[in-house]
Amino acid sequence: MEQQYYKEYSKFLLVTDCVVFCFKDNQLNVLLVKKDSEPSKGEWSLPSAFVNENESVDNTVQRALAAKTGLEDIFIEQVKCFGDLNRDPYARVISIMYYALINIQHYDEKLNKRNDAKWFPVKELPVMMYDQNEMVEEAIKRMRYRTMEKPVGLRMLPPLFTISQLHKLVEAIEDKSRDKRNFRKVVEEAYYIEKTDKIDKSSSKRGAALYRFNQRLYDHYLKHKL
Amino acid sequence: MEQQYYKEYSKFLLVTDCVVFCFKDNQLNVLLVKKDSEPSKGEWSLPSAFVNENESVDNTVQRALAAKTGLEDIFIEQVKCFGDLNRDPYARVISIMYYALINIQHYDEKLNKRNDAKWFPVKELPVMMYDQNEMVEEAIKRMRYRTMEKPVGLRMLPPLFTISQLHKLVEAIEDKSRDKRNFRKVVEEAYYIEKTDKIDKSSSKRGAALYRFNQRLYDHYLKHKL
DNA sequence: GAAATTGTGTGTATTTTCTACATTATCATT
DNA sequence: AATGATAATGTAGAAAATACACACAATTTC
Repeated sequence: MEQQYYKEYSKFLLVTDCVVFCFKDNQLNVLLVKKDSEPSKGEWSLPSAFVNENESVDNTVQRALAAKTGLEDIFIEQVKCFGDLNRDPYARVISIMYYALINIQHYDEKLNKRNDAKWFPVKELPVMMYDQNEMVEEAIKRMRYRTMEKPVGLRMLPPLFTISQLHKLVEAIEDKSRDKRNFRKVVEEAYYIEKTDKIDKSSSKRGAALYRFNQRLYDHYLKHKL
Repeated sequence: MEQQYYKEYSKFLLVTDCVVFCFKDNQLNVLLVKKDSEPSKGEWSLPSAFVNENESVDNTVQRALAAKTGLEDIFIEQVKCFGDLNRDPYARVISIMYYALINIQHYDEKLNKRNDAKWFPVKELPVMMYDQNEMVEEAIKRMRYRTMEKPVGLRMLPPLFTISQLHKLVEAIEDKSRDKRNFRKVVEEAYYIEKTDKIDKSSSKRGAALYRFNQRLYDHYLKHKL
């Protein structure tokens, strides 16, 4: 793009950092990768990428995630921009931080070796470089708020899920326990979660009913603000 | 700063845009200024500034606000970064958007002429350039959420305020009316808002009790999570 | 094939929070 | 002394959130 205006102003390096969440072993987990270039080579880090000239910032995140997870069109939400002077001790770099939600079943565990990646339970994160631990804190807060407001948390479950699975997911996100019967009541009243006639036999002898998210019912609800 | 790493990556122009709110005539108002340079000279715009080499992004906002309001250390919160490719049709500019809360009594109305500035009720905003109307929408949402979570909205009131003033402020923020008696109950139960023995006579013959925010009580509460 | 095991599935009573609602009080002005 | 204007006050009903214990269905074990 030819630049006609703004010639007198400074320009900055921009990176995106992304806190990728999944639900695994009844816990929230975050994907970290070992940095493969200097500085801080070999340290655990959030997946990140420098913004390129001709891509949107959102696209930078998707590009970084595709590289590390093999997945495209992941659900992402921007959390905030970290713009302090010395947050990166090596250069002035402004970071735009996102979180992402993925279904662990879509992730190929073989990538862990290939990319030097690893899922860490959010309660067992290592100390990371710069302000990345703070980033995870912020991401958790935002993700918690968003999942309480909209059913985006379901992206961490398979398309068909049992109430127990959902129950444990919500407990992990909120970091507190909920009464089983009251939780079930809430789900049954949620117009947009529908019971299927399928049964999951993997986690119990009796078998548990499988439910699914109905996007159409949800959209209809949003329009009519009921 | 000498740059040793990251030499191969692109750099970007960064601006901050800020939605400055005050409470005036029982409505939320937003401060707009007429752009004094090309492009779009003469159009109403959010107060904005390009980020300088040696300042934090937060500082850029404070600098822009000081220039337009004469005030320092204003309460600000970052909302989000707008990083789409063509959001500014003249150049690739990434914007980091904030909102700010000020007490209108601290604003010198003479600045309106000097800076080509004007307070617009949020319901009567002009069409602004680029994505600035969207920015205001986002700022309102975030500010609404934040004021319901923390007593930051009080920054739009004088240090001593009546329950009626607070009531009207909350109605303006939430954009819906609240029952007077129920509202009063909520305020009286708010540990951190204390009644003073002072009386405001300006808005009624009878006079209304003045209240104030007690930071110590609020901090104490936060620590003990009561 | 009877018994044990394990996660699934169900209803009610209590508490807490939210909402709706109308009149009197106080002071200043006329 | 009467009028006008905003401030101040309590209660009852509705709705939402919480606490709580046992039977069910299928599999596995003996």
